[in-house]
Amino acid sequence: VPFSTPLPRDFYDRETTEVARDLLGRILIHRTDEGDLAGIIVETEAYGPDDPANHAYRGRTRRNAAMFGPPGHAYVYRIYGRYWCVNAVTGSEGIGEAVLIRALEPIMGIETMQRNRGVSDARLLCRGPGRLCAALGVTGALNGIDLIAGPLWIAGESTTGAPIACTTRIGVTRAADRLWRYYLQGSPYISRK
DNA sequence: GCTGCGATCACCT
DNA sequence: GGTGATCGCAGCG
Repeated sequence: VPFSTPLPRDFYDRETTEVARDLLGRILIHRTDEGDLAGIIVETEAYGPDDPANHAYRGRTRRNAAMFGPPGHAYVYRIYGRYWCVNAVTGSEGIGEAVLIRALEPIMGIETMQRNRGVSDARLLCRGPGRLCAALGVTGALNGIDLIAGPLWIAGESTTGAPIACTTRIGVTRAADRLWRYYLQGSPYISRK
């Protein structure tokens, strides 16, 4: 089975902006009853140290507890009362940093994703953090799970040489000047230019 | 294609 | 009681 080996915990135990860049081109997979749903990560955002936009900025709460756990776990939270967003927890245990997965290029289980989203255009299936969670069936039930154990994990090789663009983060009002959004230059699957 | 707006709720003050 | 790490749709032109 391709992409069956999750990235090791060491991968996530690094500086958050570095992990955010290194996640581009990797594969996010959710193993469900309807089969494996997967896509290539084409857009990420870092939520790092001394960062007022980071949910962990003001310390540990019930919502963000997963961010303070060991690296390589999922932080899934609800936003605007409607949608889910998924992060990979980075840095050492107790730090409270993560990478938000913002867009995917769908590669496996596309028919199921289309059904989950009520949309057929592949470019729109996983374009945005809320949409990709809906497409892959990622919900708060997966908050805190170990990305090394599944049923949600990240795999794949490093993509060296692919041009990476850096911009400010989408929808962020605090620390709005920080260039902590990353995407694969030229990908038609990113959420915005 | 772009802009504006409302939905809707967990979380925090 | 106010605020989002969002999205889909209406309206415009």
